[in-house]
Amino acid sequence: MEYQFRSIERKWQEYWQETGAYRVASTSSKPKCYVLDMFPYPSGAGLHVGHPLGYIASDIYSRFKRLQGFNVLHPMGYDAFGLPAEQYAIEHGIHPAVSTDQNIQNFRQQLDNIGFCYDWEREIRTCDASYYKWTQWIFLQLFNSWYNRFTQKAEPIAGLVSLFEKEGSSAVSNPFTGSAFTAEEWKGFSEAQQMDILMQFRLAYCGEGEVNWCEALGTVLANDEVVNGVSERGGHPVEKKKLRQWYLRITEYADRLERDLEKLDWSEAMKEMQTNWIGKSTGAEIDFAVSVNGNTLTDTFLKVYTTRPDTLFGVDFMVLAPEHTLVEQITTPDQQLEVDAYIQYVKSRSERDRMAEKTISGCFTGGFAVHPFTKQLIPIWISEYVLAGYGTGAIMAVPCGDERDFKFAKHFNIPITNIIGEAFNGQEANPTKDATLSNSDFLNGMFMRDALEEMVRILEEKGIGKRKVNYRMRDAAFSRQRYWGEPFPIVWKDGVAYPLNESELPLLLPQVEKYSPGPDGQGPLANIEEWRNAGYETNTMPGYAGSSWYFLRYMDPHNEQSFVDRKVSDYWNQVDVYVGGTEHAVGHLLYSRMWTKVLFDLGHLSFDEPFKKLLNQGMIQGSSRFVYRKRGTNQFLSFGLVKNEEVDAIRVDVNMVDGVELDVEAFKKWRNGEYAHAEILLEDGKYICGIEVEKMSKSKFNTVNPNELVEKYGADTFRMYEMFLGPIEQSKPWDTKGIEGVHRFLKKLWRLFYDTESGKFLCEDAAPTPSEMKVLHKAIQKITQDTERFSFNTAVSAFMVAVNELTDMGCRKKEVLSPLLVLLSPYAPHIAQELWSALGQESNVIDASFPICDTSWLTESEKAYPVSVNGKLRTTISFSIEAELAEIEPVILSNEVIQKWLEGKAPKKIIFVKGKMINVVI
RNA sequence: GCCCUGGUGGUGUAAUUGGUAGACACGCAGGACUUAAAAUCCUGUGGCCAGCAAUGGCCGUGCGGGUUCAACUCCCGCCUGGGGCACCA
Repeated sequence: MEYQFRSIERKWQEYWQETGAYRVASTSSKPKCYVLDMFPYPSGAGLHVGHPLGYIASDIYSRFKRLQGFNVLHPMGYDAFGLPAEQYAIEHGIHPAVSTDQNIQNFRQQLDNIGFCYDWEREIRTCDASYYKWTQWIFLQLFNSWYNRFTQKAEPIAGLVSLFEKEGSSAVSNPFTGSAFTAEEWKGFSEAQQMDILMQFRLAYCGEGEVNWCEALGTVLANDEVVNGVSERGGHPVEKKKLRQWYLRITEYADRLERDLEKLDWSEAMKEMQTNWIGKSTGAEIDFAVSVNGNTLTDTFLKVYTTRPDTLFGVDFMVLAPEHTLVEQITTPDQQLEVDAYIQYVKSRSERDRMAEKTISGCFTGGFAVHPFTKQLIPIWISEYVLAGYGTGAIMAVPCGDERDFKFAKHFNIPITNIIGEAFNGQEANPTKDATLSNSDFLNGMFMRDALEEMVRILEEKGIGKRKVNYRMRDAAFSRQRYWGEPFPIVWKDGVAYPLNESELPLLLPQVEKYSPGPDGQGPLANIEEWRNAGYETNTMPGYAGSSWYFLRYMDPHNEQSFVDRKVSDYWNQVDVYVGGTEHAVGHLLYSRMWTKVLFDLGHLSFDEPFKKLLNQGMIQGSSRFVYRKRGTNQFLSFGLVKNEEVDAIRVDVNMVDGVELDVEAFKKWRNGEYAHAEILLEDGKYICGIEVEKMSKSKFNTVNPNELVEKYGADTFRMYEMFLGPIEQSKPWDTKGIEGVHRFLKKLWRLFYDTESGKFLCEDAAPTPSEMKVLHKAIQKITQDTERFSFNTAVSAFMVAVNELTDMGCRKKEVLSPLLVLLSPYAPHIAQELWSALGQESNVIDASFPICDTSWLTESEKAYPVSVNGKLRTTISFSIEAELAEIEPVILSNEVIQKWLEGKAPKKIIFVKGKMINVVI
């Protein structure tokens, strides 16, 4: 009987489904383990072989932990709100809910094919009202909270109101615009005034934000829809437009988000990316007086942020962001035209272009800043390299120490002051902190690192500036002018945003007639009269809303009273292993961390970090195949024939290519016979294709559908092959060649149990030999270790080694083969189950216990020592494992080979590492 | 420009703390079984040199140095592939 993977896999998948083998209890006396994949966006293209890489890894780990006695939560669901479905709706008139549902069904079928152990009763979809009800609920938590800087945590906004009622604005240290007020004044404010002030504290708040507005398309565009200042579609001009937007006050959490990285078992690279994104820096804010046309302005200062207050005497000019509010005030009449033109230019540029720009541009305003110590006048410029959103939107430029400032000065012929003597060569800036200051008044002769502290002290003493911690991270924009997202549980009355009551949730997403944008850059919801009339917010939440907390919902997915029962979340706690790609390094992972911290602060959770360990799977790239058509002909040249010919390289479907050899017949039938009449020139009777590694994508014809491989080789082979490809964290191009090797391994395993000719079951009860036990326990040891450290590729090799050795020994002993099946079941669950049941086991193999290595089978009495002379291996000699140098030395020195290399000399010394090696040094 | 990663046979890769480089596979070559094929099995397979052969020698983990009895592994400098961030003051 051959290994019939198709019928085996179908049979057991049905059995597991019927018996609810993967159902997980939300409470248990067992220790818990929560293993999670980043849930997918169900795109219309379906899964390709890159997607399941992480899913297989997490599935293996989940099964492994379950066998080891853990209660394992391993769920799956869909990040189902998103732009593509809406775009599809606009183009085809199909409701996003319908297309999303179809896509999910397709995904589910593909996932099921691979035999994952998900508990599908816990499936969630972010677009289900029963789910987004709680997304809205969490939004209300954010809206109804503020970050208390004294207690360093989120607190209910009601507490802030009572603080204001008792002590006025002096009760808090959070910044807000407008003047300070007393408790009495607060009570006297109108409701609208109070709500206005509170809005400046809420963790979810409404503000003005700039968006990419395309007048011609009548819509807001994402950054990557804008190319060189025009829309990608149609090439229409794009302008920045101020729109009312919702934000999350994530900046209040910047410090905790950075600090708590320390608690996480994430790769250093990942932590570093988050740290860089948060971008904490320390420095000073300095106030400069402003002088226009010889008059010093009395009530206005130019506030700059600098990390290098020690270089204050090296300032040669100031640069403001073109949007800076002071620009209008300080521009002199003779500079007005130039400034206006420059501002207009900057306005036409997307933020992305502006940041990518390498050529220097800028414009003098005519205004001057006054140096706080020397009282010299410093020209004030504007330039797009200074961003309004960072720091104060203004910098003091020190060309001798900052490369960008240096280039700017050179470009506009601004004289450069040297404050670091010989450390500055006049050719390029030197950003050192290890130089001695000169030309720096009272700092002269001081070491820069010391001057830094000294300057801050003096600035604070004189009231010119103050120490300041700054973050690169900005508050997260939390609204989209789209339809297919969560509606905000907000009602507007007379320009004031009021939250809905919890009892009014969920606020259902209404049906719309047309998916076109609403008026004035509003979303499609603004086209619905009843919606507008009810005063509902017309924006919807962004894609990351639902994904910022979904890992909590899996714990308790059907709870109608709460987003997750506290007892249940206490039990499941953090995600123990979170598997996903690095592309979410800053977005999703940062927002999830923030939401978790907010829910923790408000007492809804007992932990403040969502993902304890993060495993990043590498990207599976596509390996594209090319054919070469001689230019202007219908002749296709095999790769080796191209040489110096003028050819057009054309991508062909990788599924028609075996390695590099094109299936010419399939090619001729491809794309409805587009190439049916092609003249194919072969080399050695074959057509050889060219190769290029690039991103896996449908449009490049380099995607491979897992379904096809499962059909051809079975899910078990597919699972093991994906793991065998290499380290899980490494990116690599997909190559189907090689899957045969894994398939052969499973067939070989099968033949340990069955005679494929006669179909006879061969297993026997006889007691295993020590060498058979050694093979088994060696495998147990290696595979346990490798699975625990996510080294799945080496674990697969270990299986191969074990099966090869047992085959050579002709081992058919149940006592050996049975534990081997349990060991294998996380990797190849179907074949393991089939053979397990053939051994007469009634139970599911997933309910077995993971075998434990008995090292007594592994002990060796002898060791074949490698013997080197001067570090070069010359021979191997066996010694007892207990042997010490004294007893080894004479044997080595009398050894023929070693004597030859000694050439009669006595060795200087002999290095002996017990159990490892011997080195004779001459 | 900055940050992160990687570079080992024809290919994917292995070598967990510095201790026999190339495990395990793919591919390739030769052979067995077969009328033939598939499947399966066996042998060989880093390069160069010597030898009929067993075998032996030299070189070899991107490049150049260094530390060490010993380096894929540690240190310094460079080259290069991939990914990310981007005038962040």
